[in-house]
Amino acid sequence: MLDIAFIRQNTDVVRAAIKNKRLTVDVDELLAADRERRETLVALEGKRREKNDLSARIPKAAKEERPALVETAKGVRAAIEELEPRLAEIERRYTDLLLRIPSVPRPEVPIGGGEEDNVEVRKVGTPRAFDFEPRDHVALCGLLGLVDQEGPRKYAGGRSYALKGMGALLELAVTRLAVDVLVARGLTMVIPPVMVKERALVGTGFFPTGREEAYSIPEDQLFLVGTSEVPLVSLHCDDILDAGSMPIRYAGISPCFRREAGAAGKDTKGLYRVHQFTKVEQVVFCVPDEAVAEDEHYKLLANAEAVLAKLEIPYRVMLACTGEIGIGQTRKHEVESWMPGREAYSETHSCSTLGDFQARRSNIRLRLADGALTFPYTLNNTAIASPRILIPLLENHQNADGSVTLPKALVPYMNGIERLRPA
RNA sequence: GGAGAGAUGACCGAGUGGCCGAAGGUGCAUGAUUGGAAAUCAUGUGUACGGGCAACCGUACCGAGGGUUCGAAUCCCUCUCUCUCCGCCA
Repeated sequence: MLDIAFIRQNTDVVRAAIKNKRLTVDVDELLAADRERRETLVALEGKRREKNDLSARIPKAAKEERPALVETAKGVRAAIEELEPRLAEIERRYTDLLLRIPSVPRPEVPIGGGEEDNVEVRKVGTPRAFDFEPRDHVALCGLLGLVDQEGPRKYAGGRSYALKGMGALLELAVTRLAVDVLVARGLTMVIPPVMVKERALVGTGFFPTGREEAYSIPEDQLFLVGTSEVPLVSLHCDDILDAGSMPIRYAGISPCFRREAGAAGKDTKGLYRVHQFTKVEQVVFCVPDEAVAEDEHYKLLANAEAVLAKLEIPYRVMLACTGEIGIGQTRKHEVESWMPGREAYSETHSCSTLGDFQARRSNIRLRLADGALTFPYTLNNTAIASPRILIPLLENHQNADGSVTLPKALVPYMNGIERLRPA
């Protein structure tokens, strides 16, 4: 959410952000609602003041004057009762529009519409030249007995799967490896709730735009989170954080649930796009200073790269263009891991700065040393998401016989197993 | 799921219809005192929104929402959350 005062004073900047992010909300409609809201508020507050004045005079007034004052007060109350629902209606409209206004991308973010406009920042590692025909992860999983997709499809539907045997152990291993990297780098581990109230999703910017991506539990008015970013940021909702506590760096691990509403028919094979996965996520709160936030952003990126380095997976880092970054993000890097089966780099990590967008929505405030209140900045990045990460892991480390040699760093997490072999 | 108790400012806690944005205490800040500190004393100490160039003014907020009333922290209703006991349970 942006400060309404900022929107009033920088309407053109906001308009450009909406256009560049390929969104459709109407700023002029918002500004009109804002004007109407303030006019109605002034009128209502004037009436309330009259009411308060009269109520204060009545007990002091002479007995014979009271009935007249009470009658006047009744009239004022009627006026208030007429204005209140009108204001409530205007505010509903106003708030809904305000929640759809995106944050303004940083100047370095390239303007563009789709993936093709993302800018490559660097490539790390070299895709292996195979001297045999490499298998894709679906074939490898079959050969190694890592996944059951047939069974779950019957009782859980499409995009479901069950990790089995070494596949299940592999997920535990890579997530634990990522956790250890983050803990060694000073992040505080959190295992958060994954069923949350609507306010957490509104607060983190996933609602109302993007509502169709979330699974809901209507009976209890709860939603399943698509990332632990949601509960991790919400951990501090309504809090006033102390400047001395900045930055706060969390590492969360959780199952993540996504409906993949707009992706029907896309990536239906294998483990690339699934409804449920496990993710180790990093979330940072820092002081609202662009230089500090930038520094934290690159630290988060470096953490993710450290995980990929341990897994010996080649990757490239992309700076996402305006059309590819979310409503609240002011800057996003994607890390794309090399997937031989696709013969392409594909997204495995997403590193974002959101400015005070989430803090405003979640009512997370920061008390500065001089006593002033502001909103902290929030950032987040994937550390590892499984099973998607298993795709490059298996495909890059496969051998001609269908076996997979595990990267050294992973071996201790697999209880000394160095190689997965076909049954 | 059943029975009961509760929710007030940074914290503790008083307040059962107007004099309550809210006593008192703690904490915190500033000043006095001191060689310095402690102790003591004095003063101050919420947030949001709106109006105003500003000083400042107004409105709202005592878990949330609704109702009664000229007037609600105080009365009524609904809900949420916390705690205790019972049941169930990984």
